[in-house]
Amino acid sequence: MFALGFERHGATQYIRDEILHMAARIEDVAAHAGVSVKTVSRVLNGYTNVRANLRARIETSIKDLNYVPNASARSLAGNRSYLVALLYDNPTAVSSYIMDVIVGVLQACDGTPYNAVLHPFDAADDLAARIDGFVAQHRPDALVLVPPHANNARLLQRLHELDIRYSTISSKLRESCIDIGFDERKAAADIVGHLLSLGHQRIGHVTGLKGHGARTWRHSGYRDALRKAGIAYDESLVVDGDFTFAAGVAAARTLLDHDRPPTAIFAANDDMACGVMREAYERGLTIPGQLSVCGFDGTPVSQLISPGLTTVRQPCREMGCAAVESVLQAIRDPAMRQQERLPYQLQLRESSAAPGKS
Amino acid sequence: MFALGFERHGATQYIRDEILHMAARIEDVAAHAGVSVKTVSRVLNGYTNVRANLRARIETSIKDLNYVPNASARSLAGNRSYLVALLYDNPTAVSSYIMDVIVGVLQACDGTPYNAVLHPFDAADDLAARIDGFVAQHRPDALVLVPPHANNARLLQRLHELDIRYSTISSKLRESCIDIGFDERKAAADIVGHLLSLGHQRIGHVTGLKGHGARTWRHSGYRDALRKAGIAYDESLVVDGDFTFAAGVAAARTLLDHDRPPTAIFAANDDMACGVMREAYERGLTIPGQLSVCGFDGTPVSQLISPGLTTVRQPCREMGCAAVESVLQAIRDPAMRQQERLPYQLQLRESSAAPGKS
DNA sequence: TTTTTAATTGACAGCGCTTGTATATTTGGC
DNA sequence: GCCAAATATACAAGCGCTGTCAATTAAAAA
Repeated sequence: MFALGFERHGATQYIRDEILHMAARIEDVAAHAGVSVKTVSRVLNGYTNVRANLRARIETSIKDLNYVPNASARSLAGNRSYLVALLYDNPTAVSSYIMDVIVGVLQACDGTPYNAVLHPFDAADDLAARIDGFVAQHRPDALVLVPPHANNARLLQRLHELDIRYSTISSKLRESCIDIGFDERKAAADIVGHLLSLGHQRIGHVTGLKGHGARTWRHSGYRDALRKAGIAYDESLVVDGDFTFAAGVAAARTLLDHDRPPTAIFAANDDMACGVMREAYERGLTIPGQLSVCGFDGTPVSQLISPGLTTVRQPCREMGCAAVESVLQAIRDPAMRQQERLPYQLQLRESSAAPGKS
Repeated sequence: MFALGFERHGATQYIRDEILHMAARIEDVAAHAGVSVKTVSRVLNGYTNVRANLRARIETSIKDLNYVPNASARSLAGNRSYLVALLYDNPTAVSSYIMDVIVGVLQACDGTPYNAVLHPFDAADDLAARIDGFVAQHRPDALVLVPPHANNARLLQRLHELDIRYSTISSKLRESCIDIGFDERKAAADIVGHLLSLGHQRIGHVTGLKGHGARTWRHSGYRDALRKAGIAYDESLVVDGDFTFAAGVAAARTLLDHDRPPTAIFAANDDMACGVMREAYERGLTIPGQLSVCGFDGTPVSQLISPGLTTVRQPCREMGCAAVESVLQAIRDPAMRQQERLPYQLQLRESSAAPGKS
């Protein structure tokens, strides 16, 4: 007879599964169900032209044998990898933004045959070449890009050349065929509107990093709200930031040293808002009594800090999820175009109140 | 002649690479270098019995053609996936802890032929079965487990049965052959020692969630420090927590309502420390003037909050990195055992000071 | 019923790589 | 210069799956 370890058919089925703990193969399922391998493959891949009774029998066999298709074999034969790659930058410090997006991406893959590969790429000059290498190795069926890569026109161009489906999150570029985001401009206007409705007249703004869509959109929203309230835009109340805590501290210093300092500050993200709160703390200013502070993003810190930070909850997880779902659709329908705007949430907490009130 | 799209050899090399953007195959490299496929394979897989001049020529060809081996084909043929899977729980909320570990894991894979697959598994009863499915699908060469899965004896047992190499991070179990961590007990003792050295005599402690090694170790460290300072352990100063902000708030309430409230509180993680700070804030207590607070973990919030939170920086990234490196070694040497303790850092910030001082 | 057409199923090749066997070539020690 | 050891080649097989296309079956039409 055959050596046990190598025999793989018929009678030794029991031995393979129960004793050798070897995973079942499609061939085993086919034998168990009494059909051809190809038919099992059809069921696995969601083809509809399999008669109901056969389909049921096959599905039972799959369950009985605990069969799960081997991803590598599938990928090799089908010229599809069942991989969605998430490309982000800054390998050394993952922001809570990216973290949340990742959660959404993984969530969207769950229950599908697709899996996520995460890959940090720093924004080097040879980015396109490095993407080529990455693609050659993994052949991802789709990519999801977050800023700043989502704003890299050369990169998108290269992906078009390679004919790889991708979706972006919060991209500034019109080249992106599928983009997921939310109305940042309106959200910023909403939160500044909230400060205005509390009675604030002089509202400072700390902007985001140049080149990011977020900087532009949030700044525009700030201006929109002021305009709507009939308050003149005062350039001296707007300070450049770069999304870091330190920038928030520095900006707060500038704003609080102003001849007529603002009674509220809207920072373009939560980290900078924390920096503003730090500077207020150092100066012994009470929040919101002497200064109201608002952030943007809804990172975990906004809940943990005291007082709780008023902010906009950005739907990061939902965006990650939607980005994957859309791009998977686009695999089937390459002509697909989509600009999806997801709902955001104003998160009113204790850091904002009427001016002069404790 | 041949149809362009299908011709793959010799003269059409240029066409394939430059125009069709098709990735090179091992066969192309062999042709380019004028050697056999097998020899290229040897170089790729690090066999030493290839003469230097051939090796150099092949490596040049690889670079010239931008050749990257197809991961699926390699995995299928070689019965190795070059995949390291990171299993963690709680799919809906990735902690900054996990995120940092992920960064370390990805970093460790960078430059090796290995890649990381992330997979959240909630701690369900059928965990072992779901792991089986995951393993059947991806055939990871190695796994990295973080708590709580790292403490799941049945799971580790199953991995032994499946003969899959794994490493754990901060596991409580002695079954784990490779475990990476740091001396949490000593770190906790250090930070409590810091409070003692500032002159605090009554120090409260908010513990972690039951079942976690972190709870036990940090609590033991707390007791160690008190014992060393000759201070009697006072059970009424220790309150159960579960690592959440809300638990920190609740615990602070209990401790601050104490007949003789503590002058300092050591929370078993940063989130709970933030909860303690929130309750102090609500009561108008100044930190560190009227209450010193220490956390544990060194999450981003510890820097962003005001005053800055004194804490222990847990070497998450380094642990993720080390866990991968060790488990990859273990693939070569299955008998390997390792209990690695990495250095941690006391992060002294403004939330701790001498009692009664502002 | 028989013929035509459509839907379902199966046999087989092959995805790109690694491994093994068998054979050929080179190298260096004496 | 010869012989053994080290290195390289050719070739075939096969990893587990899917694509192509032909064979079969069922349904519709005659």
